Amino acid sequence: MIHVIIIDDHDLFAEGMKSMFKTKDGIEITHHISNGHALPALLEQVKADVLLMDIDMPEIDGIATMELIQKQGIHIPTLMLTMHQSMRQVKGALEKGAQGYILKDASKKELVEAIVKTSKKENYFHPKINDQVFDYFRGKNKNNSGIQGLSEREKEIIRCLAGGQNSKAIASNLFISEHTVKTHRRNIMHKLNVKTSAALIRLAIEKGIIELA
Amino acid sequence: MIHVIIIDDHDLFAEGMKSMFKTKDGIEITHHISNGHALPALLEQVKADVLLMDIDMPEIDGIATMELIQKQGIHIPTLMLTMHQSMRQVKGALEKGAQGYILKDASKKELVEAIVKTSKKENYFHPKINDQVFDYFRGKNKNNSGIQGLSEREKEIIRCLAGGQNSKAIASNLFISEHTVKTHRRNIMHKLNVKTSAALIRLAIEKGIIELA
DNA sequence: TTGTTAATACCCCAAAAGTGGTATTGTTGA
DNA sequence: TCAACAATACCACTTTTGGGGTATTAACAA
Repeated sequence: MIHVIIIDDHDLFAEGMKSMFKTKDGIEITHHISNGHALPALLEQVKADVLLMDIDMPEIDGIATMELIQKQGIHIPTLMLTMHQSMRQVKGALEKGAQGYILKDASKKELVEAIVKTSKKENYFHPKINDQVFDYFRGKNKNNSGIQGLSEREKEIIRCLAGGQNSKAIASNLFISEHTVKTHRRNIMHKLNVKTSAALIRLAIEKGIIELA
Repeated sequence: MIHVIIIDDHDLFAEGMKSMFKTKDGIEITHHISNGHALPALLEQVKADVLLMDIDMPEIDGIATMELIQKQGIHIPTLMLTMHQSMRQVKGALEKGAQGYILKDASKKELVEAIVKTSKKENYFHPKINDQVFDYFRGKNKNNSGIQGLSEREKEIIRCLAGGQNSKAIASNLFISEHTVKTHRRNIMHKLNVKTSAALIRLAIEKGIIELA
C-alpha cells in the first residue's frame, strides 16, 4: 500500500481524491493539508511514501513547499499536480527534484500510474506536457533571457503599443525616429519569441510589464 | 436522490467528485463530461436535477455552456464551480441564471449544502465570495461598453489573435475563409473602437475576454 | 583598454493588417 | 412574417508590420 499525503488548497479536490482510491488500487490518501506551511509538522508525526502536491496555492505554492521540507532534510518522492502547463512551474518543480508532473485533467488511471512510478522514485510526466518540456530544454537560453532581457526603453515601447499607438505615433511621442521604433519592436519580438504584436501584448501583460487599468 | 451532471475539463476532479458522494448524502453524480459542447446531446438522453459546472474550461467555458443549453430551451438548476473569484465570471454566471456559485476550496459539507439548495432552485453563494459580489453590485455598472456587443465567434477570434495567430492561421484553424476572419477582425475593432491589434488585446484582457495563463 | 550593451538610425522588401465596400445564408426575436 | 443580426465570403486598396541586413554613438563593465 502506497501512503500518500495530499497538499492542496482546494479542499473539494482533495476530498475527492481521498474518496477515489480504493484498497484495490494499492494507494491510500492518508492525510490532507491545505497549506504547505503545515507540512513539516505533519511529516514529523506521520510517514508517507508520496507527496501529491498542488502547485498553485495562495500562501505558499508547491515549489516553495518542497523547498521548505528539503531544507529540513526531508526527502519524499513528490508528484506535482497542476491545472496549468506553465513552463515556469514545470521548471521550478524539476529543479526542486519533483519526481513527476501531472495535470488535473488527467484520468484516474494516469494518476495511479504516476503515483506508483513516483513512489518508486521513477519519473513521470503527463503526456500532454511532454512536448512543452522538451521544447523548453532544447531552447533553454532564449526563453529565459526573455523578460529580464528587456531594456527599460523596450518596455516603454511595449506600453505605447498596448495603448494603441503605431510606430509613427510612438516615434513622435518619444522624439525618436520611426526607424528606431521599428528596430526596438523587432528586437523585442525576437527576445520574447513572438511573431505578432497581439501575442506580444498578451505576454507583456502576463509578465507584468503592462499595468492594467 | 439528487442526480447531478458534472461538466469539468479536469477529469481527476470530476472522478473525485463521483467517488465522494455516498448514498447517504442523497446526491449522486450520474454523468461527467469534460466539454460543454457535449452537454446538449447528453441532456437529450438523460435527466438531471442539478448541473455542477466548472467555469474555467478551455474550448467553451461554463457560462457559454449555460447559454448553449438555454438556447435549446433547457433549464436545469446550475451550480457554478470555480477556482477563481473573478468578478466577471460571477457576473456572467448570474446573468445566465446560475443558481449558485461555489469555490473549489470549499468543503464537502458546503458543496452538499450548495447542491441541495441549487436543486430546490434556491440561491447559494460561497461565503468567500459574498463581499465581492455585493461590492460589485453596489459599485459599478458603467465600464463594460462594447464588450457585451461581441459575439461568441468574435471572442473566439480575439483569443486566437492573443495566441499569436495571424488571419491565415485563424482561418485554417476555424475552417473558414481568411476573408471571413478579416471581416470579423474589422467588426471587432470597430465595436471596441481600437485601431491596432495590440490595443485590442490589451482591452480584451482588461475586460476579461482573454484568460491569462 | 577592450568588449558588450542600449539606443539610435537607415536600407529593402514581402507579408500582413487595416479600411472601404458589397452580399448571401441562416437564425432568431418581435 | 419581417426585421435584425451573426457568420460567412469576396474585391480593391493603402498603410503598417515583421524580418533581413548594417552602422554609429555613448555608457559601462571586465
